[in-house]
Amino acid sequence: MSTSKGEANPSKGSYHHGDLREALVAAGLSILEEGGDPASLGLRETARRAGVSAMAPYRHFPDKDALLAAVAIVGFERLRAALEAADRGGAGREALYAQGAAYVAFACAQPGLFRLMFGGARSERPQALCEASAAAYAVLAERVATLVPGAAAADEALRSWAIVHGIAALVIDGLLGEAVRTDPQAAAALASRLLRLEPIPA
Amino acid sequence: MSTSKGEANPSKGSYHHGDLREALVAAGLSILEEGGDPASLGLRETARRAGVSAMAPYRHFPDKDALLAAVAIVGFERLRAALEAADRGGAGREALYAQGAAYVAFACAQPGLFRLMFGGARSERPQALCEASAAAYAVLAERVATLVPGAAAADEALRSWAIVHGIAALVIDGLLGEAVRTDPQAAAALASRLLRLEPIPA
DNA sequence: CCTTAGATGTTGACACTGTAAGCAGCCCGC
DNA sequence: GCGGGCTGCTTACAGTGTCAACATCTAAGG
Repeated sequence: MSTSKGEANPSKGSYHHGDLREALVAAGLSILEEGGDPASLGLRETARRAGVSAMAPYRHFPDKDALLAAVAIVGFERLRAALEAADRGGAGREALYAQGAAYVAFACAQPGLFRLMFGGARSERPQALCEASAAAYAVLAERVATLVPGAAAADEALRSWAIVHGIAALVIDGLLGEAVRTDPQAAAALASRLLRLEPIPA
Repeated sequence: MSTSKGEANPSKGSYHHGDLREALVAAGLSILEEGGDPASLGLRETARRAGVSAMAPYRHFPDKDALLAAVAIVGFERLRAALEAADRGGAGREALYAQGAAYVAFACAQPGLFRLMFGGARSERPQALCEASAAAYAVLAERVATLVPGAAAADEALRSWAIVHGIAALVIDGLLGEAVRTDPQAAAALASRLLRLEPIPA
């Protein structure tokens, strides 16, 4: 029963912000969208963009990591929506390839958010964040489950995840060159191509 | 007397501290080894561990990013050495699988260094860093080139890189659970298994 | 030998960050 | 009406990266 109180009260007074928690998350997202580095997402900067003082966020989040986690959760929800939309665009294996392309395109279009979503190492990942990432992964895993029988599905899904996640990481970190880094379509095409690739012949 | 200690670099003798530049890189490595977060690798902290003042590193590096890049280059050299050692341990495809296992084991054993090596987004990757990472990748690419004919080798090598890099990233970021994260052998076994995996049947 | 120019390391300061304490305005149930 | 409890603000402190000016030591030249 957290903070689901007054949903929207635009013309609130000057002192109390209508829904500061959501405004802070939105501000964090906007910061990440223009600067591809999670390090530029600071607590003070976020508060500044939301129009409140530096200490205001502490009324809604215990610390900076919690705010970052809330932003990351929104990112995972967006990723899940993107994967679902891509999945609906194809049938059979094509749906899986479309998911892979969407995964990499998402990372390429919003590298800062993508890095924040993964790239933890700050204490432990909160449970809500784990659930959000698991929900996004479930979209891919369920599609794989319709393509491979039984026990092999889990490893196959993990392999697909590793491929698209690896490509996404390498692309946004510049290891594959600048051309593909700034072009989500090219990155997506690359991911789709590698997913289709035959394994090394014996 | 000659002031050079064998390096081809001119005017790189050791004056006051001996060889502060190398000491700083070593200090940075030691910091990364005990705390898995590149954010804990600070310029002041590194200087403190090297026994010099906070401004001393600026005589050897233009800014913090340059120091971090120097540490990352050492990381890539170590990674390349690990891949080469693993490659010598097997023949044919087994050598490739061994390289993949070594790649993930490296990331799992030194997550902080691994995150620093990749995870750029700080301005542009210096050329020396690009060369170091390319040299490490070349070890894997050359092995793949001996297994796959001609034009397909490049994509196949990239796919293998994406798999092991994706697994490494997911493991050290905790997406695959704590058990595999703190156990380099388990993570390496996972990578090797996924590399062997057959593709999705038609 | 002494001198001197330059490389190397230090101190102080500034702007920034995250966060702990304590104060002030606003809303709601009594 | 009014007090309690959210909510947001101000202040302060320790930490960071970096600029400027200063101190020190080394290596070369006379």
